Amino acid sequence: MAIQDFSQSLPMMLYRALDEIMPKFRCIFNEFALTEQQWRILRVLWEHDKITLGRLSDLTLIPSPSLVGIVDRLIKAKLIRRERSDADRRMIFVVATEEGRNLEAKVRPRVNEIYKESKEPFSMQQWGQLIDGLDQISHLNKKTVTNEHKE
Amino acid sequence: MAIQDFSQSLPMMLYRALDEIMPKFRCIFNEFALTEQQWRILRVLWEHDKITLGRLSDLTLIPSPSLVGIVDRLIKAKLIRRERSDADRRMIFVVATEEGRNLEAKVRPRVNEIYKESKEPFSMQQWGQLIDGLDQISHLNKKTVTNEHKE
DNA sequence: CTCGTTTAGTTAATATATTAATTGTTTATA
DNA sequence: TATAAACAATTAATATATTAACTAAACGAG
Repeated sequence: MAIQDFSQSLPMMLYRALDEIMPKFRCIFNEFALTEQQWRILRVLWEHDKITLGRLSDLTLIPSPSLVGIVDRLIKAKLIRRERSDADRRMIFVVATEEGRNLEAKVRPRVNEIYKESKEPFSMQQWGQLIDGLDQISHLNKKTVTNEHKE
Repeated sequence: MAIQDFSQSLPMMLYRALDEIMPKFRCIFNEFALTEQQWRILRVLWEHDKITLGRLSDLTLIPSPSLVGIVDRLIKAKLIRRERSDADRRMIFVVATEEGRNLEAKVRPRVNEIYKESKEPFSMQQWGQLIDGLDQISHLNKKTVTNEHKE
């Protein structure tokens, strides 16, 4: 065990984990002509009738400059639409179209299957420890806020 | 807590963890005019005098098509060079130049600092569990699985 | 009200990811 | 040994990430 083994570094461990599980998801997305990022946006819109680009960027982890083009392509696919806010004309809401909303019933069950598969080999305790560890990393610089998140 | 909360899904947890820690690293890379991927390649070359593009792709998790351009730019920066194999002329070795090798002493200490910082808030046991969990995900389809996958 | 500042979103330039197809070599096999 | 298959690297086309600069609208102190 080297003092600093590159392949055992936290970033590479995280990247490797994603490298293992994401292709399974992308395989499903491709069946529906969706990219991973497009799916993330739809996934959020299925839980939010209306959401600003800024908040969408936060929730999907898609950087704002990327979001512009991805939203454009989702609009071209008739899955979402833009809606400028009247209260604050700087803000732009994004809304799923009927067609975009209909995708949920087709895609989510397939995706949930992969979630389940990934989780299966873990004991409930192992899984909890993993999630807690990841969550702790995600909040390294934040405060220990108990984020009340109701909708 | 919904049955399937998007923000608590494994992929998003992994992405969020990376989103938290990687900017700190990139900040250092930028000081040395390196991109994250360029650093990964150098990091591997500091441990391997000579390595084929295929193996470099495996170790850095950089897909082959991306590797071509990234290696080009590292060559333009005079940090590495290509070397075609005589034994098998399909293969190309990549080697660090003197200048590329000299970067190690400057960059690695800075990077190791961030590694240490990220690790600090964890107990040794917590950290071990996190690494084990990530490692298990990275090998979901590999060994130990009954899933014979042949085509 | 006005001017400087912040904010939400966008544009621009470059680098990388994804998927499929392609080139040149090697290997296996009939 | 000829030839199809396998292989390493590359090219091509499109999508996304990163960083900086920019626009327009809203805000706040004077």
